[in-house]
Amino acid sequence: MAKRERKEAEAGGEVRGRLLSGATALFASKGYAATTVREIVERAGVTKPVLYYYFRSKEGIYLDLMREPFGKFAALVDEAVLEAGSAKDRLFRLCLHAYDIFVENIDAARVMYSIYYGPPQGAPFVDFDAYHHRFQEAVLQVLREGIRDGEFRRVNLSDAMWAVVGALNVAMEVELCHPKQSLGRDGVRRVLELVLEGIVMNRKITGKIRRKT
Amino acid sequence: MAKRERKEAEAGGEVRGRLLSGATALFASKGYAATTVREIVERAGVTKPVLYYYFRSKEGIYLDLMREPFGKFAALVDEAVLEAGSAKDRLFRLCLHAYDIFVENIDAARVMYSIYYGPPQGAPFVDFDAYHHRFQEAVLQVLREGIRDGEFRRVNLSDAMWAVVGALNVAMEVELCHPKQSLGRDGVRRVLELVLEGIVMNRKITGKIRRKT
DNA sequence: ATCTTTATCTACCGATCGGTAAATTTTCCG
DNA sequence: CGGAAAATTTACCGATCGGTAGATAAAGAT
Repeated sequence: MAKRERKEAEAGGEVRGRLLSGATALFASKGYAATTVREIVERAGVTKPVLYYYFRSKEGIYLDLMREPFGKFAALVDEAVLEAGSAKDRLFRLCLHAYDIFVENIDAARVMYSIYYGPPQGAPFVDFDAYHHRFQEAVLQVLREGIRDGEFRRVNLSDAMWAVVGALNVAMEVELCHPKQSLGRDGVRRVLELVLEGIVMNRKITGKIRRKT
Repeated sequence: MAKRERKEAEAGGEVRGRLLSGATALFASKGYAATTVREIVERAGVTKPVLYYYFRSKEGIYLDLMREPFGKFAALVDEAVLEAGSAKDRLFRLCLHAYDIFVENIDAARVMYSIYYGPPQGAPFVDFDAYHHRFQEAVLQVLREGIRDGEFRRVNLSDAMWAVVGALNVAMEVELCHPKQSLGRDGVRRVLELVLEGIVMNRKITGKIRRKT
């Protein structure tokens, strides 16, 4: 029984895996609509009906290959919110983990970016927005707690969230366009640091420390 | 002579214009590869060879419709750098102008985003990177002058540029994904303000005012 | 060994793609 | 008005698309 399961995983797993990784690379390099089923199967060294056997359709393989990175991402966000530490540490951790997953899954990320911020291109619907929204909520929560604890100024939560998300996004965007000029974790940290510290020489401290009752 | 030129502009201009705007909308809603020549011409109320008469190919119409917004953008950046004012004012002006053009040309912008940050999708090459680069150079210049004049802290120029570009990008990205939740000019201004002022309560003033010799 | 299930293949389908030849219509100009 | 140029059409092309039927091979179970 154990031997049988292992055999299945190896056989179906290998071809299936080749199709998935090949499709990921092709979707990332050409886009969903401009990638043909023929080139996916050719790349995997099988024939077309094999793709239909494992994935039912071109759409099926697309949906399957998007599932993993976004599942990881969602789990990350849920964990990161629960972690201890200063608001700043937690914010950095959250963003750096997100950045790591992005970089590890750069191909899926590229496809996601293209479709989330661009046209659907005939690709089946994936609720990318839910993932983004969850991340934004996590950032908001950490910011809110930072303000509550007097660590952060009393600023508009939404504005602050966009400032943080913007800093992270731009780092990921450099990764997409200029991998050779990658900011890397250190660069992400520095830009976030700057967003937290500000750029101007003189500023007003808008918020007072809120005493806990 | 004047009469002839006006007639030409009206006739060729009108059909040509309908094809261009229709293609822009379709590329923005479906993507380059998933948009067919048939639907472009159908939308314009002409037949397929008309598109080939005016634009030589599907690629030709794509290249033509990308030319205008990016031409405007480049001109904007060149002008904005020459304007007078405090570094902060200039930075805000530069970013808000860019935001305006983005919003006015949201369809072309959506296609650009999809291709610049995503796969080429069979679309012909447009040097989007040159435009981005030029904008980044403009931001760097304004930041450099702000530091030189003691208006901004002595921070890593590149980091500061990414912080600013990130804030602007995220506003544009909201525009692409959630137009109903548009930050608007005011929102962009506020997020930029926050990036300039920082979020933390306590910070170090790293740079000293540099005396001009 | 045989039978069943799973995995893979060859050959094919109807539909659609970007592009074009040749004919026709419309517009312009002298 | 007629002729030329510009604009538009109908009908067509070869190629490719996603998907599938039926056959076969491979793997697994008894």
